[in-house]
Amino acid sequence: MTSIRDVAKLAGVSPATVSRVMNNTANVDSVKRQRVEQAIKETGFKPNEVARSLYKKSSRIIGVIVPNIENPFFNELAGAIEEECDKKGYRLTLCNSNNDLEKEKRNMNLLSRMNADGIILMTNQKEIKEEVRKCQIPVIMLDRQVGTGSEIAYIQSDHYMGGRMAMEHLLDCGCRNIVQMSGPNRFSSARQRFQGYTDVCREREVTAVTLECEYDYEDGLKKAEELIERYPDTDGIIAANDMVAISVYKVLTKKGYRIPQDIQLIGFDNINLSRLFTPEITTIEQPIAQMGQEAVKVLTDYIEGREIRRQNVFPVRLIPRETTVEKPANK
Amino acid sequence: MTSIRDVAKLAGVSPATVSRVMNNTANVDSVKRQRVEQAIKETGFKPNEVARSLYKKSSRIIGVIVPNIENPFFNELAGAIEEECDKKGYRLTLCNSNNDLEKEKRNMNLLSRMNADGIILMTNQKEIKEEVRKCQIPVIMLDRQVGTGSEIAYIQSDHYMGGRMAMEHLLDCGCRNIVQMSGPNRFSSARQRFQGYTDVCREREVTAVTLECEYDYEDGLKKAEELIERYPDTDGIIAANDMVAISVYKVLTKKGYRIPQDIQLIGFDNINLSRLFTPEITTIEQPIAQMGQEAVKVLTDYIEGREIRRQNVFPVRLIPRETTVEKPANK
DNA sequence: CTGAAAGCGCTTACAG
DNA sequence: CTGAAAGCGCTTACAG
Repeated sequence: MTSIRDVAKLAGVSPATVSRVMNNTANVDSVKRQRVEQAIKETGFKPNEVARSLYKKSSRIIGVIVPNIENPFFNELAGAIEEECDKKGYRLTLCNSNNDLEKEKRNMNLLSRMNADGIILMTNQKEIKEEVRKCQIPVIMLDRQVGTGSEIAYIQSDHYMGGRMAMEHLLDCGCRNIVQMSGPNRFSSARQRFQGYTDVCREREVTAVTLECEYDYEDGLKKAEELIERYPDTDGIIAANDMVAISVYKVLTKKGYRIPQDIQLIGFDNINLSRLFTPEITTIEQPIAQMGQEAVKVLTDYIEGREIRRQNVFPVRLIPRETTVEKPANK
Repeated sequence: MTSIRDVAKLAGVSPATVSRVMNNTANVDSVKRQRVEQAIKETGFKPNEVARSLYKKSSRIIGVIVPNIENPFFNELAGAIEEECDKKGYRLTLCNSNNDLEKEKRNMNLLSRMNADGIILMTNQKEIKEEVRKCQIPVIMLDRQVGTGSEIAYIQSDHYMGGRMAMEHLLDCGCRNIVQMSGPNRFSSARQRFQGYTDVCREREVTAVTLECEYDYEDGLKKAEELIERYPDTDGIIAANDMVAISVYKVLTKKGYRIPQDIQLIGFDNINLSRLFTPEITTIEQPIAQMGQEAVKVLTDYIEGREIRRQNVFPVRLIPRETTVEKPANK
């Protein structure tokens, strides 16, 4: 491994000068500059980032902690984050917390000990609040919020409106026996959507029927079975998210129900897959790409000492597709 | 940020002793040890990983470069890798190359400058060979191979057999007009599967019909349209992978074909989604979890100076499901 | 067992 | 414009 000293020796200058040439951090006599550039080329010298980062106390690394590395929603989010980081000259270290509080803490710890410049956290556990406070580097929350959000900045979509819109849409489609598969109550997103859903129930004077379900397809399969057994005359289902909608579709189809003729179905997220699935799934869109982008923007503003908005809520949107059918009469 | 000096001062010992206590790297008088432990607790001291890694020239970080961060196959692979890294006490930095050679090189560069201990590379471009040779840290290939594999160690599944099995299965299902959607020719996986497919064609004396298709659903949609237009009497399709199978299903269904009655369909990979899809997709399974695990095992053996096997090929397996129907007569 | 010293490979005041 | 020096925060020979 060739170091800055080797380059300096070869070029007949001091390491300081090599550094200045590399980083363009001061004027350097053009003859020496050329000698240095030549020496760099000859030796194939690549500056050691670790040494630089030790001195600078910054690594230009952003840590991203996702609850589940195999969940398409988080992958699409991570994709958007990665793209934006790249544009801004940051690197990304992706950590998987597996929905495990201990692992989340461990990851935050490691990240800050690695001189990461900031962390984008997608979590659920309110116990993390303490950890975030103790963390010496900027942390923001994405997709979920902890507490009121007045302390830790967050980016998320308008889950409350999403909950409302999903329910209103099914009502507009003529459904009378609607079951909401709520996300886990420990997630703010699920609580907010649930709130939206029940508010509509109250306004429209229909009884709220809910079944809690994890945001993944395994549990979706299980809860769909349970749902149809407990509520056999269901004619509309609000799935916890698109993956769960896919599970529901599978279970119902197996049991001989037709969608949307017998039971209408709406998801949440608008992951790419929801459009690719057959039939295409009606869903509530979260602006995933924008949210990821904004997360990086807010975090880098934070890192670089600029003012940031603490509460960033993005509007959601109904994407009517093939698993629901709007009644013209109801319009 | 409290440093090792602060702890040392508080405990009334030298920084060296603190280091020895933390790392359990030498015997320390038990009274001093206790004082140090106490001081660490009081100050909440967390050792700086960057400093440690500068001295040790190792960060216990493994870099993983995936061609597409949003592709479920790579995500499942990354999930398996992450789990195994975690067990072995390594951390993982996930990089997205976006199928871009320049970005791949840049990522390899950054990783080695960050003192990463090794790299798991999922790439395609043979031009990367040069870069791997120049890279000062261990690199292995996963899912794909470059060159003959005698130079760069690789882990992959038996694509050739997979190509054979897919074709043999469709023939056993009674298909007569089979089209193979081959993956991009620049990928070793695609070339090997194609070879398996054509070998079966030759043996069974049927004409090979192929259409090249990227490994993603966007192109799958496009190529499925093209396929059915060019070969309207197709009765069996070997999709490039499961995502493409999903695209094909969508396009054919839209056009009124029934699967498997009119056209049978087989995918590749056995990503989770293939089972969750309705109908469940017949596919060739790659042992994703095992491959990810083995990649970490081989890489860490390499890093830690143990002997490694350069060619690691995992067997594939036919998973018959609902998009194909085996003819009993043909058995 | 333990401390002072040197060193990992950079960067940046500081002097000149 | 440029070099010698100090320092980023650790770890580990080296001496004692």
